[in-house]
Amino acid sequence: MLDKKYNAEEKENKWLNYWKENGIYNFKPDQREVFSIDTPPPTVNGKIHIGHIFSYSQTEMIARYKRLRGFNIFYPFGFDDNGLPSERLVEKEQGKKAHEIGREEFSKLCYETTDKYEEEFQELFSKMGVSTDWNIHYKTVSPSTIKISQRSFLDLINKGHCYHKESPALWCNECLTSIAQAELETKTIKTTFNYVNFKTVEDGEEFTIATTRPELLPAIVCVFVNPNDEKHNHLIGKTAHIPVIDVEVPIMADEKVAIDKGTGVVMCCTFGDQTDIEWWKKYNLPLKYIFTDNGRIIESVANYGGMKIKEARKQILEDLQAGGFVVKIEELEHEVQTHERCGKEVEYSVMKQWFIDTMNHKDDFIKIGNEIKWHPDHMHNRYNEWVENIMWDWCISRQRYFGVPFPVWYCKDCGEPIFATEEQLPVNPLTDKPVVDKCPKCSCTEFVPETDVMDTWATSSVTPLINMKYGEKNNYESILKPMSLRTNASEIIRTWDFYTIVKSFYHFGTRPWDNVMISGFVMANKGEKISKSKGNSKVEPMDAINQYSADVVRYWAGTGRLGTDIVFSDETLLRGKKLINKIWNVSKFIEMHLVDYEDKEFNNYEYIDKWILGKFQEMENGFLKYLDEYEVGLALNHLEKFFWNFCDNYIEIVKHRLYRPEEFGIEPRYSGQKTVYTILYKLLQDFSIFFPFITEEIYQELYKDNKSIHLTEIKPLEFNFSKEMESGDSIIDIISQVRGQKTINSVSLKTPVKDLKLSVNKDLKDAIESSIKDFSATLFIQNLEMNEVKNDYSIDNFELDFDLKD
RNA sequence: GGAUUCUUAGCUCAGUUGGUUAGAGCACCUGCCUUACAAGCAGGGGGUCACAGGUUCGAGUCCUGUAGAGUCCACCA
Repeated sequence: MLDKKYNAEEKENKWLNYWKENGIYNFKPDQREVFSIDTPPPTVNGKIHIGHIFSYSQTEMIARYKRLRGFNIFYPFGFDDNGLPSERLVEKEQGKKAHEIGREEFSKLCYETTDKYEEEFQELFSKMGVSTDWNIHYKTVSPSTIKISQRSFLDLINKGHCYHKESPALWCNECLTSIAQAELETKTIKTTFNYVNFKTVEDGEEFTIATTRPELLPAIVCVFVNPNDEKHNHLIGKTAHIPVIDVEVPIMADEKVAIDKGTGVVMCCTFGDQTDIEWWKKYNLPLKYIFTDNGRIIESVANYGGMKIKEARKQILEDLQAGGFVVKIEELEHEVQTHERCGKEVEYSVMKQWFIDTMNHKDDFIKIGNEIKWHPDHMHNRYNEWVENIMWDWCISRQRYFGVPFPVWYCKDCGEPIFATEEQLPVNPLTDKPVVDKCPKCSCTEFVPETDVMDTWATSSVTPLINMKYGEKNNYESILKPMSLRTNASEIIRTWDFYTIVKSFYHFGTRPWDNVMISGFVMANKGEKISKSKGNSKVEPMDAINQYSADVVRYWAGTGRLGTDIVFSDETLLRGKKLINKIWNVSKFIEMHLVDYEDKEFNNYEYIDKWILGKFQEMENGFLKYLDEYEVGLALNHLEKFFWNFCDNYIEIVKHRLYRPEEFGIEPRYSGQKTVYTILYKLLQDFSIFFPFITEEIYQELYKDNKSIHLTEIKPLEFNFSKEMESGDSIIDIISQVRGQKTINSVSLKTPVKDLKLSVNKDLKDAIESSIKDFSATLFIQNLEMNEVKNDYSIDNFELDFDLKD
């Protein structure tokens, strides 16, 4: 028997253990078709927030749905524990920088710390009812992952898509590493726009340059004006004298200079921004790199050497002012590019780095993108936009410690890279040696290991490869190429989705998945994104689970449209709580009336039973259609609507028949039993996608025809009750009107109706006559008269039996 | 500046391919302790579907424009 009250905490723990002990979600290849899900390995940087719960739940629901449709679900969980996020977490916890701790010790701390958090993550996701097979979960720094990641790198090297080159790259002097374009975040900052006077060497003519970065004056290699700028084009070909720094540089022409921006005269440095790099390449300008890798001016710069960038900015500006070179200083708010991991402004650096070619195959990436179904469809645009606007090859070198090592050494003499062999993988060049004993190019016998590690995205972009055990024996390549579904939030389309496509294209020439499902964000308030810096997340996932139960939190996560942002709302949680409570109560009611029930073939359904069976069938078809489009929220909404109709209308009608077989007959009662038995079973299946716990509890108590409701299969009904469905709706409408009359008269709904006269059309008259006992019992009608009219229907007379009230 | 989504009841949101009087929950008001459920049931009030045009027999739904908001990207000398 179901308990009087549902104890969520107790039952949820019970079923978690049961699922685990019985391996309900374990993956084993068999004859069934595989549905595979490439779910994001969460970054192990300390906290799972409510946004994770939201998007992971939506993915999870798809896993459950596909399982119920007979697919063999391959749904491994992973943790993205390598790279900068983990390092920053450790640095924060230790209160020390990585280089202060030492490479080896620091790596150890990283492993320990990520292990600790992964346990917490796993517990939280388990508690949410994530139906993953924890036996096949992966980490992005385990030996097997490192092996696959290095194998991927070597394959790209062999195919010529990956190269080592000295080139300007984005540099973070907080994290002391190069970074990729995708890791940039634009931020608005306040600064000053400084108008500085320069002079031509030839005739001493003054002209003004506006700059936000006077500290770059020592790095100026030339000055540009637009050849069409009538005010300034006479300067072209002359020489500019840089004030304070006392250096002379040429004045050159380039049409990229905007005449109306600033003063129309631009200083070009190596490197202040992207345009500087372009000009540097285009005009073969000299390199005057003046920053150290930790954000200071290099010692060789007179007067300012050794200063931090911002100190130098202030000092140079003061010196310019003192020399009378500053015309004016304007307050300015503008956007700067910062590193998303630390929020610090990025600079540019020149060093040898490993790059993956992303610029030469844009068309192919677009083509692959077109082969994938994006849900919702418009997210495809974001992908295309990004690919079209890429300006850099993908720099995958990071001058850090905790990550996948490059399987590379360099010849000490000639610098020739020596790659590890397949047999050596996984390899750590710092402790391992190359198999060759001399450089194939210059025969030198000494090698220098690569100390850089790979960018975290370089590894997370191979999750499909990790899943299919790329290049290993007994791999899953045949069943996971491509995978069925990738899911993630919209913010990482440009990174995770894009890079995964890049890798898949280079390795196999094919798409990595058939479908991509993009979830929205959880907003703190309407129009306000949850951000760590603001600390505006209003709820901790664990608190929400403890307060409301995992099923209820899942309800919240399962509402709303795919790809649409959602606000965390107590109202929605309350609504879920009520729904779950209702499922419990109606199940209790149905259980009560099934004690003597035996399931057998039966076709002689009562009219109103046909109505609800037909309605269910219609609802479920729509429900399944939504889910096939990955619209979990719309599916839930649709199901919920039916469910309340089922409870408030159908159950209220059928209960009389279930209670009083002596009055209604054994067979009509059986018809009702069979109907509630059938519909509840299917409702539980449908709801189990969203509420895996409570539905399991009820299923195990009432049905138990399998080890778990989650291993059953949804088989749509195949009735043809369209006539009953239409007239049944009219009957419900009349019932509703009569109830309304009772309420208006302030009497209880069981107050008898002495006399009811209806005008109804032929179909409805037949329908009511076919269900006359149910109809009269539901409304407590003593005397009913029906007058047949052409169309429509109305209540002509309504009389209550007040004597019988109470 | 480019792309994209959104604007529906006081609040949070639904509204399949255009089809009669626009829906739900919360809040508010009224009635009902009815043998599953008062965390319930029955009912009620409340909307120029952002605004302006257009297509159509018919527009919340399609098209164009305007305003506002979110997100992504770019610019940032």
